[in-house]
Amino acid sequence: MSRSSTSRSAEGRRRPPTIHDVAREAGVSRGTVSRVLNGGHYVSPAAQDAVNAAIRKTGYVVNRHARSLITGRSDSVAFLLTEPQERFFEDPNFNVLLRGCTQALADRDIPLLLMIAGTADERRRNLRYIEAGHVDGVLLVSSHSGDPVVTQLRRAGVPLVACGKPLGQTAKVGYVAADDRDGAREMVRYLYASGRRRIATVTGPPDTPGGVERLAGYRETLAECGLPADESLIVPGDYSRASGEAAAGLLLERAPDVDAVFVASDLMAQGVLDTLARAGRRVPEDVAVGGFDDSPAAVASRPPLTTIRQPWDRISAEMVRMLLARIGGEEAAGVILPTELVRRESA
Amino acid sequence: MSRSSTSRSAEGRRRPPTIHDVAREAGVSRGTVSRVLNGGHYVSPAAQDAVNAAIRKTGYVVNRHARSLITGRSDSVAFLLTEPQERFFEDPNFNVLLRGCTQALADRDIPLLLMIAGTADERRRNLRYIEAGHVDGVLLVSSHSGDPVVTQLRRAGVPLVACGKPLGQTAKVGYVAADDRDGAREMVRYLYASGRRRIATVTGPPDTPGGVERLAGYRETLAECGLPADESLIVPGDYSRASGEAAAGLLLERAPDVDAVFVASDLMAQGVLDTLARAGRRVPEDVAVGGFDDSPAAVASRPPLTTIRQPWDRISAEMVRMLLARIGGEEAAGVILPTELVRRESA
DNA sequence: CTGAAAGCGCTTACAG
DNA sequence: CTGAAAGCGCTTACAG
Repeated sequence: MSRSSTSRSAEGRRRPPTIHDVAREAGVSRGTVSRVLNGGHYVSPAAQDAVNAAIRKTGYVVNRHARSLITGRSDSVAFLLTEPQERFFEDPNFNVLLRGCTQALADRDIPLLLMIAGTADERRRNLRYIEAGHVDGVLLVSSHSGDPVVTQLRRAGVPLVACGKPLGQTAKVGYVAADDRDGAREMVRYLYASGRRRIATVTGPPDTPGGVERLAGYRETLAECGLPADESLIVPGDYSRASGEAAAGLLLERAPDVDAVFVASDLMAQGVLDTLARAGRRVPEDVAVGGFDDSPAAVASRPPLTTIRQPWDRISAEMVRMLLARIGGEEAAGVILPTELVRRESA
Repeated sequence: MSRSSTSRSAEGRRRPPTIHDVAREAGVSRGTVSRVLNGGHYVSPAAQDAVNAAIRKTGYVVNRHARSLITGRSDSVAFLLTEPQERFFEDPNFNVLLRGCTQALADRDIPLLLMIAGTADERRRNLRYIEAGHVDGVLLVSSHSGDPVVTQLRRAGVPLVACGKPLGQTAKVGYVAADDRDGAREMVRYLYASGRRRIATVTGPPDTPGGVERLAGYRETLAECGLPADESLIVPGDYSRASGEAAAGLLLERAPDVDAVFVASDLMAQGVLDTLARAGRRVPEDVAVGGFDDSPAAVASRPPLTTIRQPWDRISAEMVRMLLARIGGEEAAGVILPTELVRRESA
């Protein structure tokens, strides 16, 4: 226990022990130490033990810079949020995703670098950093179609996994997404089963997967249920609460007899609830409201929202797993994860 | 324009240009290239230009690992969220802070590593990483008193700046905080000025600066206004919405004549609003409600909250500035930033 | 102002 | 299974 625990003074930082200190302590060469550090192949059990003991004794931690310099890997990963998705930062879902990725990576001892590319300048800077090889791969949050970042990253050959299906360029880009279409179907089926017959929808932007897929699920299910397709029941939103409020206003004008609305996000559903309350419609008695996401907003709204749960924990875990696989040379793939209906009071 | 733009194939990643390639291109030694890279001291204008041109032409980007290996700096910074503050992750304030820090660092080309120390195991891992010198400093979110991470980081001599005053160990720890006490004072003064005389408060936990400072501000102002100190008007909460709901219930029992309540967070204020609505009290007519934070919840709640705005943008900018100064050798300091009353409808 | 050289702490063939 | 040695891409005194 001579100089174990800490190798720093109370004042400042000392020079940490190197592989050389460990080798001396263990009575072996630096090569041997390195070998046990990297999997312990071709090392005798005796040497193993000696080295491990020496590592504990000296408090040795590998210098990642030196390692990276020679391996060419950085053993770190970027979490990149691109412009169109920037407001996602205010979305509670984002936190769950970010935290999930951080922890899944931490389990493998891989640091996560957070990058925000809100402006063109920031985008340039981040791309430069990434393309310089400072990270081994990137977890991308950017589902809008035609995002230039996706194209550039792909061209640069950087391993890449997107959250949500990258519209139009699914070919070479790995992605993990919730089953938007099926989630929408389940919700609409549920509304129908509870007796609703004038079921409207507030959609997401048409250049997002959630915008198109959830609408598609809505349309299909209506048809399956034998309900007429009525375009006046379809109102566009942009995922914001304000757009939900406005959409509901429009809806009430165009179709006063509406008795249910499937809203493509919880945030918008809150806006719908606001408008409905102001119009004196009771929820769910007069109008049932179904959301999407199962974000904190679903619990926070009054009444609490019946909604479709996105499996964020699984999504983040899967994104990390897939990115690591891609870094290891595996081909891109798309993973679609099932959603789940969560019943609360709004429908 | 021979091999400018990209130096990678469409297939994978090529070996990026090194300082050696730049030197050859510019017709100078590697030492000279390095000098212009590091500030351009002792370099002739001619050499400057030649090197800069060569950098552009080759698309050279410095290999940070090689640089760090020799300088001993990592040129990166950790953003560490520790256990007691973990739920802060669900707090919208957190996003603003994290984003602000990320961008302030990005402006200086310093990557931010996100770390979450929710469990003891995670804490150990993160500390190990940090103490190994893999980051130059840490931005810490952990305001609960007696956080072991603070002590360990301090002992390890790692430059450190906390968000919020670290109770009990302000000595050697730099921190940036909003002026909680003054914010509380302003709110209570405002409630008093609008004619309220039975002003209650829902507090934060007593081991957080927001818990103690905001309560202190409340008490002081009441005294100054000549209002009697009535302990039944003080109800504890834990910053959660649910605790706000419960606190308001208790309050209504103990002091049915309450006509205003200063709530130490917007989230709790939402809970207070819920209970008040259920009890049939009109806000602000019967009871005025003041929050704290000016988080998105303040706008989202019905009615929108009159609250105290925390200057998160300034807080994050200041945290980064101070951390960089500390890394540069400057002494620790505490910075208190002023808050601002935001009037909306609840008071 | 500039080049040659040492060295940061590792990993990895290459011989044994 | 193990050691000696080369080399990853930089920075920084040290001589000129």
